[in-house]
Amino acid sequence: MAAPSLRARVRAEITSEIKETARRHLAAHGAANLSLRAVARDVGMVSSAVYRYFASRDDLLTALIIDAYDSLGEAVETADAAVDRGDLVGRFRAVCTAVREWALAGPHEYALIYGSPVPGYAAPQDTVGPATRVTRTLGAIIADGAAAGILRAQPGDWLAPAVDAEMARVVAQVGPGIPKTVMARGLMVWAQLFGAVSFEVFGRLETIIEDHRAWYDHEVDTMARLVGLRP
Amino acid sequence: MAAPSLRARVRAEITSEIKETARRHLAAHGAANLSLRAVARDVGMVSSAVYRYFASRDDLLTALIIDAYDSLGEAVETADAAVDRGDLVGRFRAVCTAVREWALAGPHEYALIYGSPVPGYAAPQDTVGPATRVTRTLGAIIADGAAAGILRAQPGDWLAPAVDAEMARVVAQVGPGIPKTVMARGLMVWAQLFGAVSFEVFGRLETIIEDHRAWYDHEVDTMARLVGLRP
DNA sequence: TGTACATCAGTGAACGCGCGTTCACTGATGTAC
DNA sequence: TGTACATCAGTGAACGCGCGTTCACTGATGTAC
Repeated sequence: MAAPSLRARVRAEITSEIKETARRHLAAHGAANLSLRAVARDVGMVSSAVYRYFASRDDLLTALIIDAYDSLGEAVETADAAVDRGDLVGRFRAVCTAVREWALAGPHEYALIYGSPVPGYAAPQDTVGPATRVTRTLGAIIADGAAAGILRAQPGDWLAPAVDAEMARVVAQVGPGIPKTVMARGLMVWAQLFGAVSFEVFGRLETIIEDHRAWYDHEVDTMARLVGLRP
Repeated sequence: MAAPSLRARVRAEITSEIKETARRHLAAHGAANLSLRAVARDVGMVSSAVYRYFASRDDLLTALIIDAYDSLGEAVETADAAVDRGDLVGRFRAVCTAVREWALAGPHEYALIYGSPVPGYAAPQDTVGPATRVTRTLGAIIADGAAAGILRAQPGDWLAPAVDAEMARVVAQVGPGIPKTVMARGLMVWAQLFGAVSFEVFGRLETIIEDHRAWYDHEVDTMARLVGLRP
C-alpha cells in the first residue's frame, strides 16, 4: 500500500536498465551468447553486482523472454482493442499487422520467443502465461465470430477421427461453442501467421519478394478467408 | 580420371567424421556454441589438426549447413520421385511428409537451416544452391499442375497491383506459364508448410495437440486444397 | 626399382581472450526504539 | 529527533574453465627421375 521506497524505485530502474542493455546485446550476439559480464560492463557496474538483480544468466534470459511475450501480447491486444468489436476481419487484420510490426521492430526479441529454442535453456513456468496472450486474442476473435454465427461449419467440412477428437478437446478447453472445424481452421492459421512472419524476419523472402508489406497483407487476406471471416 | 589416392580417401573419411561429430554437438549445444576444440577432442585429434580440414569454425558451420540443405533436398526429391508424375496431390503429400520427417529426425539440423539465423554468421554464396532444392521441387509440382490445366486462375481471384507485379516477376523467373494467382497460392503454402513444421519441431504444439502426425496430415490436406490441387 | 625430394596430417605449446559464479569486504540507505 | 542496528548495492579479487587460432616441429605418405 505504501509508496515504493527510494531504494525500491532505484532498484526497479537499474533492473530495467540491465534488461535494456541485455536486449541490445541480444541483437548483436544472439541469445546463446548473451554474456552477463558484457552486459554489466555496458551498464557500468562490476559483473558480480548483476547478481544482486538476477540470480543467474538464465534468470536474466527468462526475464527477457517474459518481457518479450508481454510486449508482443500488449501490442496485439491494443491493436485488437482499437477496432470495433463487430468488425471481425478488421480485428484479425489488426492483430496480424501488429505481430508483424512488433517482430520487425525487434527481430532478435522475436527470435528469442519464436525462433529455435536456446539449447540448454528450459523455459520455466512463469513464461507460459505471457506466452498465450497472442493466442488468446486470436481465439477471442474466433469465438466472437462463432457466437455471431459468422464462423460456422461449412457443408463438406470433414475432419479425420483423430483430428476431430483433438479439436473436441481443444474446444472444450479454450472455446466452448466453437465448431470443431472452425477451431481447426483457426489453429492452422495461427501457425501460418507465425510461419509468414518468421519467413520475413529470418530473411527467407529476401531474394523472392520485394514489397514485403504488400505480400504480407495479401497473406493476411487469404488467411482471413481461410478461417472463414470473409466470403 | 584416376582412382582417388589412399590419402584422398582417408582425408574424405576424416572430413566426414569431423562433420558427423559436429552434428552431434549441434544437437547438444546448438550452432552458436559449436566448439572446434570440443569436436576435435571427440574425434580424437588435437584441436589444431582440425584446421587441416576446415579453415575456421565458420567454415565447418557452413559445411554443416550445406549438408543439411542437401540432405533435406535429397529426402524431398526422393519422396517426390517415388510418386506417379500425374498424381499431383500424392506428390505434394509426399514432399510435405518428407520435410516433416526429416525435421523430426534431426531437429538441430532443421533449426540450423530454418531456425533463427546464427548471429554473427553470414551464409556464403555456396549455400544458396542447396537451399533451393525443396522450393524447386514444390515449384515443379505447381508447374506440372498448371501445365496439366489442373491449377488455374479461379473466377474471383484477385491480386492487389503490388502483389500482381511481384508475382509477374516470380513467374517469369521460376515458372513461365504458371498463372500469377496460382503462384501466389504456392508461395503462401510454402511459408505455411515450414510454419507448421517449425511449430511442431520447436515445441509450440506441445500443450495443444497430442497426435502431431494426424494434425499435420490435416494441415497438408488443407494446404493441398489451398493451392488448388483438390476440388 | 630405388632414391631424393616435396607434400601433407597431425602434434604440442603458446597467445590472448572471455566467461559464470563465489566470497569477504565497504559504505550507504533504511528501520526501530 | 537522534542513535544503534540491520539491510542492501556495489566492489575487487579470485577460481577454474573453455575458446579460436597460430606456429615451428616431426614423421609418414606420395611423386619424379
